[in-house]
Amino acid sequence: MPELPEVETTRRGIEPHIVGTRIERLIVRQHRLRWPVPGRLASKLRDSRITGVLRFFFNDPATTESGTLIIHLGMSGKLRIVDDGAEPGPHDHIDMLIDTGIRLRFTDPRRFGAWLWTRGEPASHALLRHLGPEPLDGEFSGGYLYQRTRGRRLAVKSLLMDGRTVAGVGNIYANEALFGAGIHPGRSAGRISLRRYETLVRAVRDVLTRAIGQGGTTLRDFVGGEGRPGYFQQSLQVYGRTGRACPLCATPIREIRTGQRSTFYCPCCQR
DNA sequence: AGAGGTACCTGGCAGC
DNA sequence: TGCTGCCAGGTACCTC
Repeated sequence: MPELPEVETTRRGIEPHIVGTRIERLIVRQHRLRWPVPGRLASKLRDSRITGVLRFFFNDPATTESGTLIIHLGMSGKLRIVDDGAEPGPHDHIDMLIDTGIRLRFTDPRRFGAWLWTRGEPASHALLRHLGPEPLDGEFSGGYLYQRTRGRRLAVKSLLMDGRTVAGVGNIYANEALFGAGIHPGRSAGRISLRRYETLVRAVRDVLTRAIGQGGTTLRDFVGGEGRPGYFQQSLQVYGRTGRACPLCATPIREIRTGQRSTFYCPCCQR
């Protein structure tokens, strides 16, 4: 689930297999996802040609001729390409049968993901409308964060994880980026200087770019689009490393809760 | 308006 | 061994 690197890895994994193909059939074994899978989704998609795979935040909208299928991976959702005869497991909720003889299989044990349909401009769909810029976009800058946060007391880590501010930074990469920028995760967003926000934006871009290059982070149940694991976990510097030595100063990494989520930081390097 | 808590669902794991 | 409780990549919705 995916944070941006996991979604982008998934997109890159499936895109070459499905763009330009025709959807023969959709098999929905479980309709109860984050929101119910629309009853008429299968008939809308039948015989549609897939013209592209876009990406917005945690969503993988697949553009077809007649509209856009919005796939949200939630926390535990995976998309992968399987052979036509592959037996479904208990959490393989949806199969999309492609005319080339393969299937796009959606697996989601926790069922926080979603499959939705929109006929209009996907960016104006209710799920996507309020999303902030993507972290690798030019619009996401130190000035942007600085301006948005004057007078706000919210912890900067919670700010980073709010999709309305920036889309695609979840718990893992928020922790890593704040370490990279030397900013304490609990610091009030309104009490961070423009200069430090510029450093933070560079750190966010750096950690996401490196994670995409390594195919994301494998945590428990993430597997890339083609079933390969991500290797970024080996590069994590603070996430999940409570009590272990900070890679910069060897001070033990601390763990706290910020907005109900586990937060990891170096008490010496991050202020 | 901003900030924090709750709910959704299942699996894995630590602790008893 | 088996049960219980807690935690996990997200985010909409509710309340204060």
